[in-house]
Amino acid sequence: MNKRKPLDERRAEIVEAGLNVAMREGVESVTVRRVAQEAGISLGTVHYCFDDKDSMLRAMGRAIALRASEPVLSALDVGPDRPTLAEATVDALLVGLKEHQHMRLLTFEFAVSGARTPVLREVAQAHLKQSIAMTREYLQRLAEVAGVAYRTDIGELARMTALRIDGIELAWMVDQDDEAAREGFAVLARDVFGEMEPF
Amino acid sequence: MNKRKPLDERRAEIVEAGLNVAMREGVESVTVRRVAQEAGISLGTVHYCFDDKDSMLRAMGRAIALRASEPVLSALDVGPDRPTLAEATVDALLVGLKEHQHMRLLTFEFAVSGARTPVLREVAQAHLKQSIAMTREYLQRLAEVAGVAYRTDIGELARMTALRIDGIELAWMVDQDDEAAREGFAVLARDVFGEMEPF
DNA sequence: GTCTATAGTTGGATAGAC
DNA sequence: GTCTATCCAACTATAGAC
Repeated sequence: MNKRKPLDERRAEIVEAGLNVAMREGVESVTVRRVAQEAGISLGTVHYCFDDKDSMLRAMGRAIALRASEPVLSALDVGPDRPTLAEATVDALLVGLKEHQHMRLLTFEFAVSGARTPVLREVAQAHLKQSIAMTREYLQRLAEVAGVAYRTDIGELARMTALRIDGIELAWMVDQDDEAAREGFAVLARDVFGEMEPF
Repeated sequence: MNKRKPLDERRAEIVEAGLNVAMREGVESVTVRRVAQEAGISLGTVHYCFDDKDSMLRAMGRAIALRASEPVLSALDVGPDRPTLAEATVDALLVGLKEHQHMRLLTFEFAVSGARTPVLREVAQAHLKQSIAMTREYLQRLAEVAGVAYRTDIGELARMTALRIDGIELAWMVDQDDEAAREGFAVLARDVFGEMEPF
């Protein structure tokens, strides 16, 4: 029925289809059958491409490591005066959250699953490292744009910031309270800018 | 086979058994059969006590609202000098996390499920409210013991603190890094104590 | 109120044709 | 490399005896 493709290409398609299903309906709705349907291929083909369901899930987890935390970086495209920059950051965090909420929720699902399931543990750990690294990158550029340095070690600051964002976002997933989330981000931004000092 | 009991009592037993299963093996391992086995009763009896699996899950969710966030309050049983109090708080948070990790992870699972599933949404929201209320209670008593007040609105401070704890705990679930968690709690405590001012 | 038995559904995995 | 057909396990839910 379907065109023959090299294994890698087919695998990528399956992962993509799996992520679509996972984002729309949650990880627990990801079944081999459902993913096959989403990808427009047969059940057997999925099992040909992946040893089993778990290896498919791991591949999905690896695939989102990068794109999950990327959108935040766009917040830096503003003028270099500091109050505006703080506001822009808060806005970008809130907009990014609402825009990529399915992706974000999915990473939380992987985190929780990873805390429980050994096979997904390293995936969840990679997400965490990636998220902290991305935050660090952002803080770094932020300092450059603002022309300042941080009083604290930037690694520690990045971890703390990333985890605070996680907490705020998870709460928003539950209560959908935009204003509370904005306030949380604003306090966080205030704290981060408070750690800055001139060169 | 089993002793006859009033409906409410049996329901409570089932909820307890369900929570045991959920804490040990995760929410997705909670099946009616598995819970029946854990409770030492038959499958039919569970279905007699609850309309369906979802109503059983909701009952489980309601049951942990209180006990999930309670253990933190014990941190206040120390002398009233402030540095020791901060250290005691940090210790209590870390010990509480490790000791009740299954319960905490379970609340995260409910939060994530609640963000996705309408039937669990109000349960997750109740958990969040409860967690913030408990944190507020703690901050309140902390201020009394230390003989100070907060510069910020205590409601805002409590929400921010609760979400920061969530972020730190969720990360710990993933990487099991005790020192990182302790550091996170310590920075949080420093920030909270920094919001204090004498009467 | 509790049990056993069973209907009906879903999902992971494999076999074998093409 | 892809498909169809099938097996087998596990689950929710109900029926009916006690």
